[in-house]
Amino acid sequence: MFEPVPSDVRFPQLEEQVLAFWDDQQVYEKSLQRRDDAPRFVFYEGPPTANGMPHPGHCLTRAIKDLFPRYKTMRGYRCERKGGWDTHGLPVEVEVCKELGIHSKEEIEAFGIEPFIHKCQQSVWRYMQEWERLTQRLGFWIHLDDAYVTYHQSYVESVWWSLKTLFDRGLLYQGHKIVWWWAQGGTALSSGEVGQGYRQVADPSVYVRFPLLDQPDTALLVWTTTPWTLPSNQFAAVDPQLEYARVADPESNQYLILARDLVPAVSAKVQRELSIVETFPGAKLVGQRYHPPFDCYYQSLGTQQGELLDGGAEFLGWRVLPADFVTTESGTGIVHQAPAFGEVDYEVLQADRARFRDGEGPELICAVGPDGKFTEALPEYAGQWVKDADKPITRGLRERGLLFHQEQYSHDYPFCWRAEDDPLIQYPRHSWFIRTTQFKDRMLANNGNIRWMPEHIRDGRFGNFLESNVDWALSRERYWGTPLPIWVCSETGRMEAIGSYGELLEKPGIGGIEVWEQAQREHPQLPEDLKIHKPYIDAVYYDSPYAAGAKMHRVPEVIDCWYDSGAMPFAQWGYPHQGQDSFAQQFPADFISEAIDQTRGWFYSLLAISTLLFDEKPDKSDAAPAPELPHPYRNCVVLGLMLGEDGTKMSKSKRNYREPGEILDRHGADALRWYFFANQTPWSSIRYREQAIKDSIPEFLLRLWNVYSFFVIYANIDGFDPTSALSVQESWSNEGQLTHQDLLAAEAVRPPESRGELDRWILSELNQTVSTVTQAMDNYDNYSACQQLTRFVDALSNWYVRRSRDRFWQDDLNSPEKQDAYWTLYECLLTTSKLIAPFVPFLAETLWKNLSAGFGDQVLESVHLCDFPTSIEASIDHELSERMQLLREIASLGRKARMESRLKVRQPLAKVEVILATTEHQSWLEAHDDLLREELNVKELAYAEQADEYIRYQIQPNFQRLGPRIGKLMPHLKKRLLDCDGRALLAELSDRGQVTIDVGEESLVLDEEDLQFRLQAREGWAAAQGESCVVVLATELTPQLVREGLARDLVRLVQDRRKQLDCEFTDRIEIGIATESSELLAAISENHDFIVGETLSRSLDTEALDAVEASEHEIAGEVVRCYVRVVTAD
RNA sequence: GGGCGUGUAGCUCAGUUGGUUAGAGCGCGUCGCUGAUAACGACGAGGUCCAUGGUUCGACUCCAUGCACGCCCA
Repeated sequence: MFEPVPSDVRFPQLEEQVLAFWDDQQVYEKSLQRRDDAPRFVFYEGPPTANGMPHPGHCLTRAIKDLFPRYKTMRGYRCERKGGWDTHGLPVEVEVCKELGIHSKEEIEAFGIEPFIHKCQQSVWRYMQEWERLTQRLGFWIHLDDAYVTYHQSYVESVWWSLKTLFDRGLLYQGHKIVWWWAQGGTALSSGEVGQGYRQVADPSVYVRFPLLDQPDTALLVWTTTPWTLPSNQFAAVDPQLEYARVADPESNQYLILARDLVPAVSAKVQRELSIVETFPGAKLVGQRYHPPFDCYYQSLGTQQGELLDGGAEFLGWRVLPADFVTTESGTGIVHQAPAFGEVDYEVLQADRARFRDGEGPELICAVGPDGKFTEALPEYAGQWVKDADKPITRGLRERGLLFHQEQYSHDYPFCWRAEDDPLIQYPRHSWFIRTTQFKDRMLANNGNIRWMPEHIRDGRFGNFLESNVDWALSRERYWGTPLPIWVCSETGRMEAIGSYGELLEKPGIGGIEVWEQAQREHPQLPEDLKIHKPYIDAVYYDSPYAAGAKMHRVPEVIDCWYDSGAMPFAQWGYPHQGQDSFAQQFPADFISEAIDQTRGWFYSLLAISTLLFDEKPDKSDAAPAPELPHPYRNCVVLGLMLGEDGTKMSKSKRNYREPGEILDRHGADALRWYFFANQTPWSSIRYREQAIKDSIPEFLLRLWNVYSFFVIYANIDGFDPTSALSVQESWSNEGQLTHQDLLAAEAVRPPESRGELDRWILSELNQTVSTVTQAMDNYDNYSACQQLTRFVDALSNWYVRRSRDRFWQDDLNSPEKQDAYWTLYECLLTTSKLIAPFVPFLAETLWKNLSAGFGDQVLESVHLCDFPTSIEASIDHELSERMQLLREIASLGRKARMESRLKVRQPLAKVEVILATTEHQSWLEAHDDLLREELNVKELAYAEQADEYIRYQIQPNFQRLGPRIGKLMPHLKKRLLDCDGRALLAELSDRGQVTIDVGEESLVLDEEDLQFRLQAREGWAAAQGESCVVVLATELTPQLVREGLARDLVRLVQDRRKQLDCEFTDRIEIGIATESSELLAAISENHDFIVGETLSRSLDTEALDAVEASEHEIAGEVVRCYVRVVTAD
């Protein structure tokens, strides 16, 4: 006996039971143990942060991350799934600040770094429980208890090791980074914060003359909206491709240079004609020197030169440089460059500096202090807030005759979101960089070997990002992060990097440890991991090896938390201080997946760190050989963005999405998972709609459930028991997975080749599905895998089960046909439960457990311990599939023709004629006459060959085949074929194997494959046409046929009554039909046996039954009273 | 402003090296079925494949330009 299957299935409840079972029996652990010696399939968890609530987007990533590891495990790999948590960084600090009601760094320092860090560490776990619950409820199998945590000491030490490696190889250096700077608060703002503070403001905009050194009567005309940056000018930039003009200014009798296209606009501004003297490409300007508007730096540096890499010499500054960002949208086409105050400008400086030998190039010029005021470098304005200096600077320029024009310019400018009157300025800060640019080509090569899904990420978003690589600005002037492990000599400024805490402790003259020890005494519950964090680590110093008596102190910065996550391939094991074996086995990853926003995030940090650390074989002889490309990940599924119900970005305040927990409680994890996997390619953005999730239940889950429930109902009625027929075989080599082979071992089971066509057909479909699903999943294509599964379940439910019903209803349990039906359906369901296991693990488990329960511990206790099915090639019969498809098409066309002629299926018809495009399958179809006749409810089925009466032949060229051969003749041939007598052409073709057709001048010899035939039903028949056949109905009804139809109506009526009376499926009844209609009475007497048989009746009278309540109906306009009495439960 | 992506049925999405009748599910309509049944099934309507131009015997597909939307960056 199988456990009876509830008809009103509640998937969420079932899932809870399955979860409890997995938990009790440690099924996940067992699934790993079974693959102990198997080849590895390596998966990396991209660590989420648990200081925010998980939302639907996380459900998608977690579902995908579960799907492929489950699949690969069933396919025989060992796939470890180590969890991970991202715990550092600004978002954590911001959360804590919110809680404390503070904002600025000063406020944090006033609160105390030590208690602040304690709060950060606690805050990281705020929503841990929600994350764990969601992960588990979704069926995501991953080791959370063994997860890596980025603030743990072992993790931080791994990161330190990697940074030390980079430092020792000269890849870590100090430089400037241009940041948005809140001068009054003394802090940099993140891009998110800056984005909040944009306001429309009017700023002065000035057109300034930069006179050329070699032609003092000619000046570059330069435009800027920040006059205060002019004293720090270093270059002017032009577009070498753009056309520039030298114009004569009638007012000053001098010449100006600007972009030719902008001459009219600038003329209009000053309301005087600037006449063009000559034009030339911007390239001609490149290298020209000019006199800057302020002398403060020019005085000392203006004539200095530096040595170039190629041996020549070049002036340090005030030259024209080429740039690709110059536009003619506004301004003059010549851009003032103050590298201190613009990121783009700074890149120009760096690019120029790269031409010089080390230490010879131009240094950054900055006349402004961190407080936003001019320094002594510019005595005239020293101490003045830069924005206040705009006016006097402009006035000064005018007085010196350098100002060409001035106006107000309205644009968006960022202000501090904390102090809204404070404009932000771009400002250079000292920062630590990783020299990633040096590895650009290696990173690109590495990227080129990664399999991206979708493919365009490789050369598109990610490839472009790598192409424009800039050195990684690693340091952050913050508090809660991995401390930068660099110690500086107080005397000489020389530095060294430290690779672990142990290494630090061994340093001579070590001191400052007691700060941590003291803290630990005061707060005994402090996790040990905090000792390598600020502020404790900052206190640790040691003797400098560079100067006697000097001390080494740590630099104050922490690092970008993206570096943490990118270091996970080795840091998750604490490598190289420990876990060498694990690292060797688990590197690189076969599979990772995150959403597209990670291209510049985790996808990059992983690739960059791995390329820098592992791509070149390090000098150390004991080091592992450089891994093959790509590393550290081979396949990456890039998920689309998740949108809310209304198609816009999900947002808590708009409430445009349902909480995941709610969805899981209402519809279940399988429904959500199936919705993610089966509804779109993973990379398209998903509208997360509850209705759509709900819809995935009837589309797939419920349909399969109904087949399963059908099977269990009848198996139980009939006492079909696979265990009694199938004693466990010692020869079972696969530990009881109830495979095809295992089932064949049963005595009562006939091999598929002895079973009926329908059975062989569904087994063929099953195995084709196994094969296509496997192929799709090996290609990480869950979408088409799901389509195949849907297709199969549809075939199983709507053709196999439906067409097999009467076999299941047959009385004789031991008839071979009935046994075949049970064994076939049983096998289909078992195999399907394995096939769907990675996708909908709960439903799969439920099916497997009930279907295999009878075997007790002789079969595997969970479907997730089973191997993924392999396709049984012998079961696949492509021809049979094709034939059955044709048969189903004929049935479908028959229904369509009935529909159009308003002849319901219950009304038997005398005859149907089928005209096939080719006779290839005709004899097979004829052999399945009974099936089709029953399906179509007709007495006779005929295949017409000479069917000109019903149809005409339409002939078209085979475009694909003939295209290359006849090219331009194609349209003519098409027309000729449409006009000609198709029937005759067909006849000639089948007689001689080829036909000759004249098209224009040429005559073409065409064979069968060059032409395509289509049938078209002629008007006036109850006919329907499909791709390969036409079906014509004989619509005339004899009185006898009508009465047969009436009999069927009566059967339907009685069945309805049975249902109302709550009959068991097996109950026998007695029937009385009372009616005045002679037609109906005749129908009853003519079809007495049919009615009795269909309704399991003991007797059928045409009068009322005593003591039975009648139900009244109307059939064909006649009143009928129906009496049904239940006699026995047979 | 730049890069990338998207635009196909009322909705959500597929569409495989260009091949002439563009698909699925939902929704809608009509009908059927009633021993899987608070289900199920069949059939149907519904498309200028964003627009324009080009390449080609042939374009949803390739190219160019433009428009709309989204994401990332500035």
